[in-house]
Amino acid sequence: MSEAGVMTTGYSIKAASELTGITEDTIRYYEKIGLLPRAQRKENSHRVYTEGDVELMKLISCLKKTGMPLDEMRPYLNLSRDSNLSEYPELYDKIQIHKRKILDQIASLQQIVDFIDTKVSEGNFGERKRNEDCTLTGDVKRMPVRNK
Amino acid sequence: MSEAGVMTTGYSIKAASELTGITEDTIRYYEKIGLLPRAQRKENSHRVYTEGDVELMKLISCLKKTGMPLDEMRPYLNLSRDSNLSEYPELYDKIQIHKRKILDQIASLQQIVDFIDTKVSEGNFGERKRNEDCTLTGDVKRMPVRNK
DNA sequence: GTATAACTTGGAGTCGACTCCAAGTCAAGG
DNA sequence: CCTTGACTTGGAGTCGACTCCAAGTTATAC
Repeated sequence: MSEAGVMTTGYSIKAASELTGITEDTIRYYEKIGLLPRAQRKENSHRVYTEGDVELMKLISCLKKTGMPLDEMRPYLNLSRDSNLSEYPELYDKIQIHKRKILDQIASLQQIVDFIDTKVSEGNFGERKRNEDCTLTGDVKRMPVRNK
Repeated sequence: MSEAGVMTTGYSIKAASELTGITEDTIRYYEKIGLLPRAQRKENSHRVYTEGDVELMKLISCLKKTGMPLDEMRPYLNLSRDSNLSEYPELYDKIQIHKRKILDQIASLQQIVDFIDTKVSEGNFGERKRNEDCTLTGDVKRMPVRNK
């Protein structure tokens, strides 16, 4: 074998972790809460992941990065890869709504960048005159996540 | 008085909450953790906020929306309104770094929107072919925040 | 054979950011 | 005088998302 756990039979949890950037603990946690399906086990009960599993994990971290809570991802992940999105109009609507949120996020982040540029060039940061409220929609936040 | 707590003497916590969209509890919490300076009190020990205080709160929710943790905001808030940013090269650098992060966030969010558009029009969502890893930087997430 | 490494499990602990609560104060209205 | 309502305080509880741990198994390396 050349890379960690890659031997045509599939990826080890370590390999999956390296490929996705998600820690092993977190992958197990995702399985525990049912975000990922229970992984196949080898005779020794070690988890084995397929290419598809890895892609699913990547999709999770993708969605996570747009501020989607883990709970909300479930429907998208369940549907993943097999059937056609257009067969689930409700889900389709949800994702369009989510897309809208992301676009709003983008617009608002852009506003803040503009704000920074203005304030920085004007010198003082906490100016009041017409701090346009930076109308953000999402309540997006950073989390503990001190991933080693 | 016409609006809640507005009587030229300043804003009540309720008024400030309404103006900023931050709950009263959260405003007190911010004061508790020293993110906001201890508010002036009236004889009856009720908090009174100035226009400037309110703007400071708005700035907090602004920054929060860009994914900045409360702890990281302190330096910006302390400096707020009085002195010139360019006098604090270290802080200036920090905010430029933060700006960079926001721009990366924007780029990545844009990627995800593109991803959604492609996948949605192609039908299936969890496709693998060249799901370009949606190289997000920030680990931005949504939080509990079920604000009333 | 024994140590090392890579995994397994269940469960407890942490962290940031709230959110809620009980008990108390105070002013104004009826 | 008593109630109502807006506030005060300190502290406890919640929530999402990890993160860490101890104890156990198994396979290869020496």
